[in-house]
Amino acid sequence: MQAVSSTYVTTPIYYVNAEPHLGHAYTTIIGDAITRWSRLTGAPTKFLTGTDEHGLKIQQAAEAAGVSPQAFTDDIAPKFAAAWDKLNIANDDFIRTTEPRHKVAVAELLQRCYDAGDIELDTFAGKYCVACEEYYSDDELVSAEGVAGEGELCPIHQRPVEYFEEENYFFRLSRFQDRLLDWYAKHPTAMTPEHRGNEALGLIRSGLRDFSISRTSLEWGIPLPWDPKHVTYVWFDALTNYLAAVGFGSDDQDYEDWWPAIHLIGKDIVRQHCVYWPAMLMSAGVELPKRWAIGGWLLVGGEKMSKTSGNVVNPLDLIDDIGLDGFRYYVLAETPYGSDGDFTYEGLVARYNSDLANNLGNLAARVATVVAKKCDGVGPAPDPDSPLSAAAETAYTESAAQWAELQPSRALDATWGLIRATNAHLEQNEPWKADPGPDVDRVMGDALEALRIVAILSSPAIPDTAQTVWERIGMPGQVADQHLPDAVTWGGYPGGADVVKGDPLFPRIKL
RNA sequence: GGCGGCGUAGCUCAGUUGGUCAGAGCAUCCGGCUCAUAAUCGGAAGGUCGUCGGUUCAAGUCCGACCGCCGCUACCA
Repeated sequence: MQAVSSTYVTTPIYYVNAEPHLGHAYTTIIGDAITRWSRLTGAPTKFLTGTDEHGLKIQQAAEAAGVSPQAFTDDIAPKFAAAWDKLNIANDDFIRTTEPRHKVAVAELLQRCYDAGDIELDTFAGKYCVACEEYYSDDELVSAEGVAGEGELCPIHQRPVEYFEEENYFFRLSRFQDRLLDWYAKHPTAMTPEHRGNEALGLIRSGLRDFSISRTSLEWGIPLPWDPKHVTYVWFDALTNYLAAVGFGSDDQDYEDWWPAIHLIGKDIVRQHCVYWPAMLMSAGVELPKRWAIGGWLLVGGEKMSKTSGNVVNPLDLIDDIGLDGFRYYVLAETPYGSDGDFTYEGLVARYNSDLANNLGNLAARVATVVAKKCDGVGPAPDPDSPLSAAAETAYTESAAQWAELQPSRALDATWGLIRATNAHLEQNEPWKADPGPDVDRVMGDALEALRIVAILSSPAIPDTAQTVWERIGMPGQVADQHLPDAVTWGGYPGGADVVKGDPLFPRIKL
């Protein structure tokens, strides 16, 4: 017998220089839904998110706030954890890069790459703004008129930059071009969607330069094991969280159980995740990730969310307006994963009203009412030969395929196909016109069975509502504990259970 | 400049290797129903599949050119 392969899903770890916003929530909800689907399939599943807490910007922000970096991050990191709690994110772990286990893993990865000869001391030269404590490239420097790429002034301070040389350790990324291309050639579906993957391949083909991995000027970070004057930053620090959370360097069994991961990332960090990271892993002799799912931005009103444009959306505010599952569903259903989405309040309400209130919510309500009137409130068993069984089969098959492709919006569309078919089935049979009896029972049993299957298939997106539907039609236990594909085989609704109507699942919202 | 992508019904998008591929959802209009959250069901309308050429018995589906839009172009989640 072959061991069931496990699923290990990660989000990027979020930099704690800002509080959680819609963009963070977007990726995290997608990861959560994918994870919940994986659990339904019976695969051992682990979902990781966390916070990135080192680096100069945190150090500076902490100084500005008059607190230590540790105290600063101790204040913000829990806000992320709390936000995910409110969004019903079922992450199994939450890693902070300031934790000991993370530092152990970073040291291990660094040492392995160093021992492999892929980290070497070299000179980093560049133009440095003392005020920013940052290096700038020629493209970034501005002229006195503020034109980028034509001057020698810091873009932020408008002050002359200085030419600095610094001893840095470099990771010899340039050695990995062919190996990366070979690997991706053998794993053509590793990056999804394809056009995003092509961008990464383009980056690799255009040539790879070594990158520096340490600074001596930085204090808030993890020192190099063999040369503690140097502190590593960004790449070897942040990326390594994915390994740290499964015991890399400390717990071999945990590591064996979960690695390699499926990484959910944003389109802005493709280079780091799809080029740097696999090269670092190759150097260290670590198996490469199973997959990278590259998402787009969730824009707000067509524009990138930013503090300066004042359009930052707090996801927790939306929950108050539209409900937790309403918000989750919108995020998952509205935008094909990989494309940029556009968040608008109008779109949120339109999606909510049509799919959740009118289709699913109303279906549950009308079924409960007819069962109450025609079946004494007791749910009958479905017809084994119901025409709806084909729709249920299709809904499962297609949504399973789309979840496997990491396409929640398409998976949900397939699931909603069963809801539409069930509404149509009721219209065709008009049980509310018939006298109680076997014919009515058959139709209502079919509808209840469809609702049972819908509850299972939709549970990764709207876990609370799915459980409510599950209970109202009289099913015992937790919908999340069901196992595919057996649980969605037509005929699973036992009949004989009390059906409860309850309040509307999704009250219509008027703009 | 270089590399890559996109342009299909009002809107958002599906359309494997060319031959029921001209589709779905939403929106609109008409009709039915009244169990249901003025929900639902049926039907209709709506696109020369960016433009112009080419290959082919046959092209959104391949090739070329052009127009328009966009992404990436290196140490910044």
